[in-house]
Amino acid sequence: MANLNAHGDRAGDGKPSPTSSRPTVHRPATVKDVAKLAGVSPMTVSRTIAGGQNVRPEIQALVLEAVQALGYHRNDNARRMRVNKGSGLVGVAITNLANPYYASFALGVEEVAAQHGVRIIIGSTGENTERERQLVADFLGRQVEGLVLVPAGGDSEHLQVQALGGTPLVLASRALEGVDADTVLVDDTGGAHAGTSALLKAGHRRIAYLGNAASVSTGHRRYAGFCRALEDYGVPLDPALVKRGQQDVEAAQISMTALLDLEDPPTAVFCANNRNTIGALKAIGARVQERGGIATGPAIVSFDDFELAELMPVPITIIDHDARQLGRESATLLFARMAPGGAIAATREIEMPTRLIVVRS
Amino acid sequence: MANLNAHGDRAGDGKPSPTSSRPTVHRPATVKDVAKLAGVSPMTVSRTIAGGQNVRPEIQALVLEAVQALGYHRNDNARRMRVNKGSGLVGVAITNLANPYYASFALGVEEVAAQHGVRIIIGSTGENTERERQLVADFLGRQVEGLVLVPAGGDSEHLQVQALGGTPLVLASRALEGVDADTVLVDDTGGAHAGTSALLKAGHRRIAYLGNAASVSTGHRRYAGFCRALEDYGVPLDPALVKRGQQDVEAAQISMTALLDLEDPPTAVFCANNRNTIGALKAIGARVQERGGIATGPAIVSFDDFELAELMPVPITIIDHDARQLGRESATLLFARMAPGGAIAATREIEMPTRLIVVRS
DNA sequence: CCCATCTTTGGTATCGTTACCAAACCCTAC
DNA sequence: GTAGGGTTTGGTAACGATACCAAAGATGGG
Repeated sequence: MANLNAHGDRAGDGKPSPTSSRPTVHRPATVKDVAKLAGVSPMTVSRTIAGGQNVRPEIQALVLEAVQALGYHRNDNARRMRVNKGSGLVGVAITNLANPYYASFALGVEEVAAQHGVRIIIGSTGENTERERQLVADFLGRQVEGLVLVPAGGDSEHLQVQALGGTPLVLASRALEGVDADTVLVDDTGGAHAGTSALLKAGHRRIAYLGNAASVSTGHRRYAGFCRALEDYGVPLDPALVKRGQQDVEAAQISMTALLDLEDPPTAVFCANNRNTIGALKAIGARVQERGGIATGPAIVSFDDFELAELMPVPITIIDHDARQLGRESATLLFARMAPGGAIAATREIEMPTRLIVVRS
Repeated sequence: MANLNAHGDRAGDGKPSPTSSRPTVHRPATVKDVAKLAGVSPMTVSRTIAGGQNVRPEIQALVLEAVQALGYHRNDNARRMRVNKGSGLVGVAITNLANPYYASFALGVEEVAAQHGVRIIIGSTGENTERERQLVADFLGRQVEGLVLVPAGGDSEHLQVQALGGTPLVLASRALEGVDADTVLVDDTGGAHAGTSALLKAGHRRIAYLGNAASVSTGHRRYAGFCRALEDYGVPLDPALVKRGQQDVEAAQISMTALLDLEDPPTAVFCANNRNTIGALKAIGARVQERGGIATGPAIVSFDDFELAELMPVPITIIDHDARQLGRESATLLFARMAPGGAIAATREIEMPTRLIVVRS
């Protein structure tokens, strides 16, 4: 509407940069640029953007026109710095975004974060402590207001309250010795015990175990629950049926194939997580196809639900828990601690219950 | 080692904040805090953190000790502002992080971003144009150096070069009319045509269609491919067999159940995406269970691969393409444009090929 | 012993934004 | 006409970090 007195020169356009003469590297517009174009002071621009309190409507129009013309967006980093508001970010470090389990988890965190008007910034550690350390450092450098972490395990120097400079931390899914932080776990031991017991009750005596590394707490705890159930039923543990340390589907499939190839193969398999379940099922599927589609194989107990479990050709029991809910709980704990006064309370450890779903037995 | 002359007071501790007397709200340490504690100037701290060029080793030790003591982490936002380096962030806006397809996609973007030392910041639009608009605005405010977006469709004012202030944008998976941006698509039409043709070649004549809304380009293009294949074989389209607009598994399952309940149900179903495939299979699975486990149902063609396809009780053909690769390609295009001089080139549209996998027919 | 050179250190200004203050302006009412 | 109130506007400083410059200290050669 109002026409601009176009001194349309962006600051810095005039002087032919003496250092590097690199071409058009997209420099975002600033309040000053807008102010110059609109013929007002930066403060007036700032006020207009902030809602226009005490700015004459016709001036606002001028400013907004300039904003449009330059494609200006307020630099939120600079703004937050001045206003001394937090960054509006929480860091989420998971092992692998491609694992649907952790993707759901991240979604749960995002949900709660969005409710608090906070954005999440995600990084994958790939189960690597060093990458985790870098990731956390980077997050802290970006002034995240809190951290949600699925710890890779190993050294935990970088997670001490001291090292975090007081930034709240929540550990999810896995516990970590010697780190004083809120933790949200799943009832790994109880769930594993219940799942294994279901197999035993159904009469199985040769039960294999497929799980992740003993070094991470879930691996440890789930294995413990598995063993305790066997003990309860007086069934001896056959070491040949225990495969631990598979991190991905391929490794799990290989381990499972080896189990199927045993002279005396297991009649049931306890899969300690999502990745191992899928791998085991793929191994069974390959066998099914070789044998001309006769749908059969050992019964499966899976720690973690997965899509289409009901369509599997073998009996499946699921130790279910909601990854998304785990994410929500973690985030809730985090925001509680980020709230004024939240830093004082003693750290909490929440254990989420599991639910046994017998898909088919 | 060197002992600190502990005037260990953090700035602002002394004066009892006159405004709000809120308790310990975690204020991160700054260079000044470190400098005071170490008894040196902020510059010396800055230099030490930056690598210690021209700082006496014993002073460095002092500084690092103070850094440890305070849990100091350099404020990267402030730093980047002064150094006039980009934010080291690219924004990724997808429809839903819980969809494994988009999670993989995000992972692909993250991979490439990590190679460039750039972090990604993720948000879900939930297929909602307004949320998309807000998300993009937020990202721009955070000074992202680039945007990767799976557009929700609808109005695209906020995606014009003008509105973005020149921040590079890559559209992924779906095209958008009237937006001048690099786009990475999948060969939707060709893939859908090939998949449908496979069904027709196998003798199917009553083929249903389950897909997402016609308003998004994938929905449009895949449907077009489907229709063209039918035409090629001279098979008339039965409107009763076409269900469009299902966004999630539940909706797809309901639609599929309706199809199964028809007097003259389809002998095959074309599922235009991941969510619809899973929903369709769940519907079939429910039917299978009702009928006492007799594994049978219509043949399925699925646009999008999914885990355990080989274990399904019905014949499955997959129109495969790698979401992660799609993410990688998108990110690669984005970084090309973010590079010096990259803004000049004409926008490109890449179409990734699909691959037909006959799991069982 | 002093000047030249190099290393070490600190002061100042700045990135983009806004809180705060002060000045200019507009009204109304006496 | 002017004092008193409100509204509108711009200047200045500061958030946390560092580029740049200048000063101080160390080193060495004559």
